[in-house]
Amino acid sequence: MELTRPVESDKGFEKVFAFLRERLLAGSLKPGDRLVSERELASQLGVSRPIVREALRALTVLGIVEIRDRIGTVVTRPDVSVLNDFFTFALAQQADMLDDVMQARVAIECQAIRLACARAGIADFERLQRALAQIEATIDEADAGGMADFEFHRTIVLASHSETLTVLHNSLAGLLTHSHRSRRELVQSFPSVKTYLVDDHRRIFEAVIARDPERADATLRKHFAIGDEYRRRALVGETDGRKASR
Amino acid sequence: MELTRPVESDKGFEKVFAFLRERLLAGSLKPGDRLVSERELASQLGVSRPIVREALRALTVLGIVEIRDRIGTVVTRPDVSVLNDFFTFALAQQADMLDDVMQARVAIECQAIRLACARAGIADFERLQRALAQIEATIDEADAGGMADFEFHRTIVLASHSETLTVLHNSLAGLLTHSHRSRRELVQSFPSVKTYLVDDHRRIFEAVIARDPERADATLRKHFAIGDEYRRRALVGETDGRKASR
DNA sequence: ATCTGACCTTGGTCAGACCAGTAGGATGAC
DNA sequence: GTCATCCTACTGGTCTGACCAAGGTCAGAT
Repeated sequence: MELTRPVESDKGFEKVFAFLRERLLAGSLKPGDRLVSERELASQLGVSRPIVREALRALTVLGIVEIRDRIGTVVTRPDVSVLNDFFTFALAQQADMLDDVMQARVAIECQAIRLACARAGIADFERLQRALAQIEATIDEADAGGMADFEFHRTIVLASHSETLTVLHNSLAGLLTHSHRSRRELVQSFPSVKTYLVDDHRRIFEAVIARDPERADATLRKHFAIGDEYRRRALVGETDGRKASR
Repeated sequence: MELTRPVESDKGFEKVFAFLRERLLAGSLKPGDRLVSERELASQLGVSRPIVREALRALTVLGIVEIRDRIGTVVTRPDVSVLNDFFTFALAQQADMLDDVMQARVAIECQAIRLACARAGIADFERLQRALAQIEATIDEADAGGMADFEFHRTIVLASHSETLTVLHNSLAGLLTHSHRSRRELVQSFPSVKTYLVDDHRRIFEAVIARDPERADATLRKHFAIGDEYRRRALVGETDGRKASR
């Protein structure tokens, strides 16, 4: 004759997870805090320890907490690598998503470069300049050149001084690095690609230096578009100065 | 004199997680597949069932698999809600990040609207038009108006037909909904805000219809900028036609 | 005052058990 | 022979209680 479900709307795992979620979101559990032991948590919530462990493990893979052996469970600053994990899984099962992810990267970078024009400091400019020099220096190397390219774009995002944009860009770029190498090899067949790479990045750099958001955005978009164009032409077998004769 | 660690490099949870991760990434486990029962998995890997459950639960919160009660565990298409969870946690602990998240939202939407100009179909246009009508109809209501506003922007992103952009926008927008309401109340004191809201969205709509990416992007950015401006003026106590006299 | 070691607590794991439904085969009725 | 029904094996969901190894703490010895 008693209530089948007294107060608890969620059972077991959901209960514990919701409990911790609430504390985390409300701010009563802050990064650095060490939460109570698994046994105590289990007893407080009226569930068994394995269930508590499930919830803690779930928070761990989400990068919210860290379980330290024989020490306890502590709240951490949300980590980026979670997104990386997620996207890795997501991409593994939908390879056709690459172009789509690229669109998101373009979105992030174009916004970042606008912010960078307003917020970048001397240190950012210097770092950008070094990245640009590195691109020129490694123009003939596939691997090093790709890394230099990546570093340049990453520096732009860093110069936006936006944590969120940086996090997102890191996650997205991480996914794209795999395809980056093959892309670079693809366009190596075009001699003109080298001047394109150097000149484009230089123009982007100059636009940021000039603190001209519109020009920077437009130049960056054009840069991406030209890269796409090269890849498209490579796919149909063209090389510089000669149309594919299919 | 015996091996402390026979062959297994990872213990317990890591072992199971790595095992499943490998299968997932290699593609031998594809979405829709039902994996073996927890008991069998435990026995195969030489671990206990609670450990297996930890690993499965971890994959669940990552949106990789779905545990169906009394049915089994099946591999799912990577789900969006994971990002939502993550961002929610991440933001909860760094409230000052709101403006920063807004920048990311602008980034996503501006890229989305460009794609929308190229990819949107009649159905998208119709939905946009309905959203626009809803904005006009609910212009005097705080809650309904906010929802209509949100719906309009969401429709734009949907019209981009980009899964990644949609996912990111959903996550980011979810975070911003909390602050959305207060923002809307803040600007209610400006009578001119109503015409701004309606006219701006209409201009955005028209730019998409015209399939003009540049104009759409610019108009959307302006829309966001004006919103910021209103909030800035509200903060210093101004109202329409009267400068704050502090 | 310092050092040392026992003890308590922590996470890490396991084994076995029970419940509640589901799926599919066995069984019975038509 | 076909169909509806029932039963059993199996699934996830959870609990209990236990053991291990190692970090922290603090009392007692030096």
